[in-house]
Amino acid sequence: MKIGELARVTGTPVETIRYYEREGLLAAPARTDGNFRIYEDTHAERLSFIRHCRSLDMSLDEIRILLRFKDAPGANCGDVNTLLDAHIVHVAARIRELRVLERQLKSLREQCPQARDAAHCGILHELSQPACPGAPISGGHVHGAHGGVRK
Amino acid sequence: MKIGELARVTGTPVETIRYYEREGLLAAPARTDGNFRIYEDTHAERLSFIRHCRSLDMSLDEIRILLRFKDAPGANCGDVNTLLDAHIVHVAARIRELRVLERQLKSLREQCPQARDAAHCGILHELSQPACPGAPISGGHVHGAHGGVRK
DNA sequence: TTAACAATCCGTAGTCACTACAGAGTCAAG
DNA sequence: CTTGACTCTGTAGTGACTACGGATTGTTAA
Repeated sequence: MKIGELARVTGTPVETIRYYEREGLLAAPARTDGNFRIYEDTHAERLSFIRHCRSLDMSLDEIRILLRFKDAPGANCGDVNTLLDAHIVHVAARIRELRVLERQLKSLREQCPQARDAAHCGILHELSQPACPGAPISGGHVHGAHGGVRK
Repeated sequence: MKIGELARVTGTPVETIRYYEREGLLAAPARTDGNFRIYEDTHAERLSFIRHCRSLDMSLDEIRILLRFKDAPGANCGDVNTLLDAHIVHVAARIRELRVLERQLKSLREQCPQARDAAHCGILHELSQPACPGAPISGGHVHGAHGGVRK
């Protein structure tokens, strides 16, 4: 099948498929005389694997590790379990962070129950205070408030 | 104060302060004869505001909007409330997504209770199946599993 | 005074996982 | 033969920084 069909059956944008090939996640397929990529079912399987992992918010580096295990069927899969456990810990930590955030935002929102002039807005006033000293600024592995839903 | 001191009192990396200036969030300060930036207390206040907003996972664009209100004290702050409400909705949505994710990951983890050879690993096997069709791949405003904690 | 060292300057490139072009080539149907 | 859909490569943009290189400036100790 050509790249468009692979895109359709796996629900992956064409550009993303080419990107995965450049990144070495998906093997370069054979080409037609006209230089079009021709994929086998094995490619579709591997791409489904990658997309399934991505839908679970794994990074491409994590997926690379899992693919190595898939390619070495005799290996012990203990490290797969370890990777998954670590990922679960990441996600759980991010949920906790966002819950704290949500609470802070709601409390902030209560500072200005009605619209008034900006000079007396409790929200703007409160934001001018330094944040709680220990407050971390998100920048790790699991995304914060601006990274969740595709446009 | 020089940039290093501002960095210290606000807990912001020096590079980030210069970045905010380039982005127009922080006004360019006066300079010494030797071309070093000299900041006033007003800069520190404004930077605290920005960092407080960032710690609440707002985007720089959202912060730009809030700063415009801060700079127009006569304006009605209704839009501030609206922005905050929308942000709270974003965060709540991301929490729901991550909870679904966490459940999926834990269920996946149960597929391979003990380490064994990769060929029979229930996790690798399950990941090879296409993901649930509706499963979105994170890419919106609030970060996913890899974006939460600064290194 | 001089030497060492810290702090600062600017500009550019890298991060992650794509996404969006531009401009060219290929293929199938009518 | 032409139209239009598809595909190709390569490059640049996204957000919010972070990290570097190489130059300058400032501070302190000998």
